[in-house]
Amino acid sequence: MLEINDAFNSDHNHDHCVSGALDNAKAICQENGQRLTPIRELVLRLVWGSHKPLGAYELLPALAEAGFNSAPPTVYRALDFLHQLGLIHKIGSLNAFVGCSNPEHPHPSAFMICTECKTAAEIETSELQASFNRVANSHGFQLEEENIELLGLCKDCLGSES
Amino acid sequence: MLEINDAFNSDHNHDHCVSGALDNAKAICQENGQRLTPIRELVLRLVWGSHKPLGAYELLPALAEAGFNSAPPTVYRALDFLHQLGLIHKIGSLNAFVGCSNPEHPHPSAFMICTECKTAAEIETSELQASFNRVANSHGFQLEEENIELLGLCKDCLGSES
DNA sequence: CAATTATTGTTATATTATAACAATACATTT
DNA sequence: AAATGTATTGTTATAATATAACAATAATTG
Repeated sequence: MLEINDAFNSDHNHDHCVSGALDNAKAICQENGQRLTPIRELVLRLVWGSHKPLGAYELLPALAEAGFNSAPPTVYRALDFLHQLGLIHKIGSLNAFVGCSNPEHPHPSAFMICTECKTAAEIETSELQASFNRVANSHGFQLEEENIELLGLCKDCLGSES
Repeated sequence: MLEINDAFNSDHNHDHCVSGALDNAKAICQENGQRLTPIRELVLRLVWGSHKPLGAYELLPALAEAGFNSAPPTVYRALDFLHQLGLIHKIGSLNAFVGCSNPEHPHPSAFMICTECKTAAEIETSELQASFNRVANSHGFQLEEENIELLGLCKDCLGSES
């Protein structure tokens, strides 16, 4: 299992994350005959603004600034859209959303989340799938979605403890 | 990885689940010098009323019936208390709580959850811990808590599809 | 262009959770 | 038992998260 983004490396080139995410989004929308409208693109950019999961209500002010309607349904619709296409993940325990690092290959939501700085680094869980499938199969359970959250303290926050 | 309770076996002896949970709770409170007050015991019983995770607000009517105050803080306090002692787990994606099958041995929250009938069966993930620790260690991440949710359809609900 | 569908705007409200402080119950010491 | 301190519960208010329902507009298709 590997980390598949650089979230915990504070000097990574974050513009690269964002532009990559947008390129992915455009391609995936195209493939699926969906439209990446201005609102959806803005929400995707905002979610990708950092590697810290953002709540829906944290996005609303920026939508207002950009001249869009900024009532909750607007942002929830965009978040649902992006989520359905696998472009973002929802972190259940935080009620917050974060960009997906590898949307071209649909995969379960799995993150290491620092409870101090709130950074979420997506991790790759393909080597765990066999175990999950085994337990599911042994109970006749049809596995359809996974939410994996590893909570704790990242290296930086451990280092800066008093 | 194994299932550690009988949640998906609809004819298991559920009274046994509840009485076992209460015995565990009493012992664990004793060990920790905490009190299993009537409200806390009732909330634990209610959460253990089935293997379906229950939201905080679903518990309030029963508290009222039993003659307790039934404002939200009452139930959230009891839930927090039980959660801190490891007697219940919170399912992040459902904002709901479910009994812990094995509270004598503190362990991560890990469930298979049927999206149709809402039953949650706790699973044992000890064989996955090595993988989780490996990825955490490789990033200097101090792992402190886990939320593992496997969502899908249980055997019964698959069988009864049209 | 007309008809249809998808998207967005808007208002209202439902659901989940916590803050803050008062009152009561319990435990400890004397 | 009375006095004190601590833990628990009661109470009111409000914060934070999310959705329902319908109207208006924009995009797409025939």
